[in-house]
Amino acid sequence: MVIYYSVMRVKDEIKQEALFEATVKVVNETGFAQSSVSKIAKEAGISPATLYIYYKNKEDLLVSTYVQIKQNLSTALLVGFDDSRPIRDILKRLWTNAFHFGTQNRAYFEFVEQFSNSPYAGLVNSAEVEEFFEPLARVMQRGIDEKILKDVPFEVLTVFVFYPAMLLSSPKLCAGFEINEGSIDQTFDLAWDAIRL
Amino acid sequence: MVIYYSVMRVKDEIKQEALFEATVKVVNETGFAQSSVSKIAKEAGISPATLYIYYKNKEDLLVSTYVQIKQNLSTALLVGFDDSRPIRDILKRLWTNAFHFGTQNRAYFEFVEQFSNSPYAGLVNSAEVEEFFEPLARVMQRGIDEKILKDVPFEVLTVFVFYPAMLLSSPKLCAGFEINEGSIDQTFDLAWDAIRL
DNA sequence: CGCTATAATAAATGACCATTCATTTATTTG
DNA sequence: CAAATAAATGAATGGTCATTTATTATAGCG
Repeated sequence: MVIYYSVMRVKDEIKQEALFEATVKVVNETGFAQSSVSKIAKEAGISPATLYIYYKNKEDLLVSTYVQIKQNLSTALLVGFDDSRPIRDILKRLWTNAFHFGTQNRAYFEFVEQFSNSPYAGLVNSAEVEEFFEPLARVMQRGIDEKILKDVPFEVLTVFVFYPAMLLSSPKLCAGFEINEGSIDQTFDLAWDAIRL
Repeated sequence: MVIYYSVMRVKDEIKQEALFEATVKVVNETGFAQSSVSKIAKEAGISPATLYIYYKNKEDLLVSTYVQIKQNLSTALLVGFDDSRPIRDILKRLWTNAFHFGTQNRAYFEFVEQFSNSPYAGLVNSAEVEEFFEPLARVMQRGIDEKILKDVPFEVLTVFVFYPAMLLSSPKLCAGFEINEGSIDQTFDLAWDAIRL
């Protein structure tokens, strides 16, 4: 919580947003290794020094950008989420959402991919991120209780549902796989067969 | 092919190997972004300048290391490979091999993970790497022809078999999953259910 | 041993890095 | 408008980067 004791100039939300997009763009285009604060600031159209008003340091910039994307991702995956529907329908909806998000926000996917395989990944508050996906964890548990899903740890289910959706929606990683309505349905059947009892 | 026209001092294979291991270690411990030629050379116990006798530049060092690991990986996965056995047995063997390799060579796994999500990934001769895994591609195709496996692109099969094996064997990515004989069997059943007709 | 070719290296180079500092600019309130 | 406060920045700092250069060490052969 920020308290304004007195007269003060407010931070520019447009700059904040520009920095977020610039970070994703520079990291994706030049790679994690070659991404510098200067490049990101220049891409966002601000001075490198200004960046340090919005973020404590480079690490903070990268970690914050990651958490932000994860939040966007969870929101996108949960569009139309309805607890009362059959489990298969819920997951199918999720699967479809993932592909839509993946095709329309490929840059975010790639950033997450690079970030989560870097040592920066250890710096995120993983409890916070897992909370975004809590509704799904609940559905999975319900499926296990109702003898619809195999009784395996949550991680195992995610490996056969979320990861494939991510991987398949990235043409960089899956060049030989064409995304259309039919292929989305077909690949969901694979995921579903993997986890259902 | 190298031709020795005359007297020449030979390159040191121990240094070559030390450089390979040092590259993996430094990249895993400090991350792709903070890995420098100097750090790698120091870890290998040689001068940075010497590194340039063995590799054209940093890019060549990283790409070569990646290809080398991929070769080791394919060799490890194909241990005991027997074309004449039932497809399920072949894949089960592969699955088990992946876990053994993963637990004993975690550093290689992590390097591959970091590398393949970086822009360097675009620089590898992917045909060369795919060749390592050609026997598996043939088995998969046979499975499809014999109506044992679902008729989907090879990439889709790999997403439900190889990736899960990799992900599950990495305790960093799958903290809640304990590897033992029972859990290897159980998770293979998920993979098999996904791809079998 | 001395010749030759290459491995090996220490040191240097210029570029770029993250971050800080001194200063200026913009905004709000009295 | 003027005072107050924080946003914004250009320039500087010290360090590290990838790579090259000039030099030395080493090995095999006549």
